[in-house]
Amino acid sequence: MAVISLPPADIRPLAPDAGPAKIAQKGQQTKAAIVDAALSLATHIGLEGLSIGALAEVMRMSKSGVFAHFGSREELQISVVREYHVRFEQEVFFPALRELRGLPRLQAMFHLWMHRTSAEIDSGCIYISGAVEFDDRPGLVRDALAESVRIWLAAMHRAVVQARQAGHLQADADAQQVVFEIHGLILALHYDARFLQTPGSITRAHRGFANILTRYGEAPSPIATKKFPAKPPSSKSA
Amino acid sequence: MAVISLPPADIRPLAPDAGPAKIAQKGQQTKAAIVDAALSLATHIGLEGLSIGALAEVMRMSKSGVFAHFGSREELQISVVREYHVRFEQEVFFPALRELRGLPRLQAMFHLWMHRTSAEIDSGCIYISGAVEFDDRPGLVRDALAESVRIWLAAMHRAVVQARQAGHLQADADAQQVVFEIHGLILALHYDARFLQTPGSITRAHRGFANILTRYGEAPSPIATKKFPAKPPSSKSA
DNA sequence: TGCAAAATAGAACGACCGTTCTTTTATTGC
DNA sequence: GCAATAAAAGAACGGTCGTTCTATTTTGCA
Repeated sequence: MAVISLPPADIRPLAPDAGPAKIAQKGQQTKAAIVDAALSLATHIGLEGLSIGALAEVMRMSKSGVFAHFGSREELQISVVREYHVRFEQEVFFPALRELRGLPRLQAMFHLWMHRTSAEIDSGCIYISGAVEFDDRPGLVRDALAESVRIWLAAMHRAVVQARQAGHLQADADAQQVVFEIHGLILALHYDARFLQTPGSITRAHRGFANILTRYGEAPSPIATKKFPAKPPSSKSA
Repeated sequence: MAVISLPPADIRPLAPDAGPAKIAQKGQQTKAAIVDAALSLATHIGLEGLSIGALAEVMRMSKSGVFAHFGSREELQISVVREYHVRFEQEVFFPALRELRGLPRLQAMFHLWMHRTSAEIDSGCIYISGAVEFDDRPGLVRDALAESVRIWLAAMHRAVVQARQAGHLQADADAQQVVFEIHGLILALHYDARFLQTPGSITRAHRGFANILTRYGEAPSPIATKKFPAKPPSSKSA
């Protein structure tokens, strides 16, 4: 169950071992390398700021050489979104699945999400920057972005429901409401850490999550958590 | 006390009545009109998407005619940020100041902020879009944006402190933490309403705020609010 | 090793960008 | 009303953009 939904097997580095039939063509390798560089660029300057010329320069290739792999800038942007989706799965979703259903998994999801989004402050999250760039710009890029985000939020939703079923959250807790508030903490963290560069943002996000658990938790006192303490040992800043 | 800090008297429409000395030159009127149109454009396509050519077309002027009023695109962007600051004051900050200190004012701030940010879903908030566009782009525009945001968040902070002093919030409530969580609700609302277009976002933001008041409130039961009920009469969507 | 096919380079295109300069038009103060 | 001045238009600049087309190089396979 519950793979987030893999995008069409297209630009993934290569299947585990696809037998002798179709060893990765040279072109697909460089395409993957281009998407990798493009993602790195996009997390810094945004999907809209991504330009084929700049990308070609980073890759030490010609513009047309880069372009030929995608056929349009829009396809390039969509490829970047799909790549981000895959990495988000690998770094956030799959590791969280290894935790027990219910509160442990929900906590893992939040903390891994936090870490992916803003703990490493030098690269932004295109689910956040893309939402702002494309909220008024219909098209395939917006659709791809929105789909990925919805898939992830739905996974969070499932985790909340499971936590409720396991008796870790109140029986009448509104799962969409919980996800909404958790998402707000992530967004506030991204805003404070990346834009305002306010010290202590991470601690505040942790505390906010603890507050949510207290509000919706079944037990009268805040739930003890071993792997992800609500108030982490004072990390020095950010 | 407590004017948010007016930007240098520059592009404001005109002083209440500045006597016969300096009646508004024709140029300043059109400059104000340009900034007005620029703000409208920027709330839809972002500060970075703002182009002098497109602006000139909207104004039915020549590019150079528009350009001459600012001297650089950066100055134009800064003017837009200042104009947004002024409007934010007029529509959110000043009206909230008319409420009693403490909880009533804090609630007014939140609800007016919500309304300004996302209730009218057809135009975005440049404090949010700008943060994403400029979090990796140093310069005067970023500085102007960050200053405005910090001023507003500081005003929220003061409101929380006053509510605490008035006994409306717990004596040990962390004001920065409260502002952080409130900010998160606004950001989540903006995200859900504008990008994902999830129905019910406004209601969820209201509920989130009520939860924060419950968490940090002094009274054991949620504080009754007459003007801004925590669960508003079911507005049909968004 | 040689040949077809895939991958890349290179040059050029039209479009738009911000900016500068010069000229024309509109506004102001007397 | 006229002269001084401010405001706007117009044309042009170098630059970058995404894209197209045609060569050239590199690769994969028999």
